[in-house]
Amino acid sequence: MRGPYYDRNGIKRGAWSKEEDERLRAYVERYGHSNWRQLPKHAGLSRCGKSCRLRWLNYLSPDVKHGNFSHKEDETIIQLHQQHGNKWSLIAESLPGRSDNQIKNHWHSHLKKHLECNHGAKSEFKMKPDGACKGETTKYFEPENPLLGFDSASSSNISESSPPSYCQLSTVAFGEEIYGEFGDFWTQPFVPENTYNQDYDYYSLNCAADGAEVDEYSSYLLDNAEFL
DNA sequence: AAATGGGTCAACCGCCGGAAG
DNA sequence: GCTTCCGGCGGTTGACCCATT
Repeated sequence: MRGPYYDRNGIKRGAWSKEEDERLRAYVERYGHSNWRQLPKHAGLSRCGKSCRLRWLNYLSPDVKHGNFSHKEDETIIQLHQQHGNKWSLIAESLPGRSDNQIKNHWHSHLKKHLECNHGAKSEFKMKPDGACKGETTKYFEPENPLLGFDSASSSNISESSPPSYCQLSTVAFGEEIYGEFGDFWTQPFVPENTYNQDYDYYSLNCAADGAEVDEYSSYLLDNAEFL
């Protein structure tokens, strides 16, 4: 979080103080927020309207749920991200009490990391030398791990902002196939080197060839997403 | 014990689209 | 049709925290 400071226009920026929070909360609860631009002036805050709006929507609003995301929420986010990509506001509509910012942060700091780290093609570049995601223990594997099922060149074309492809989802499924009886998906080590999995190969091939088949498999995965 | 590096998340930035004049 | 205003959105930043070295 940025420390508080004043910009050249005398507008305060950075972290909100307790007093500012109280002022904003009191004002919005009493008068509402029909005009964010004018609100700080009337509420006696040296903030810009946007900053007030953000603070209210992401933190102060009584509708905002604080605390950890539940597994159910994680599941919902992953499923909706699969459908809509980085449409955080759209995803937030399905998660009462969670702001788009919260969901976005949660995705980047938790969910994406786990998906990539355990199974994604891009994960090879995020692994520590011992092969573990930070804080986890796994075996090292080579960048061109044959288990990934498709080459690094194509995987690198996956844009950060573009919706994940079915191929990416199938890499999530990969762990499921390999660790059919494992307990916790999130904490399972990555696949050991030189392990070949026919099922994965089958589905990775069908990523490009048969969308319907992959759709069906995606549904299966989501229905069986006990690892979440 | 100190230094370092990575993760987290609140907050900012820039852009876009809709409404109003 | 244009300009301006405003709210909303998604990407990015940066300070803090904590684990590791």
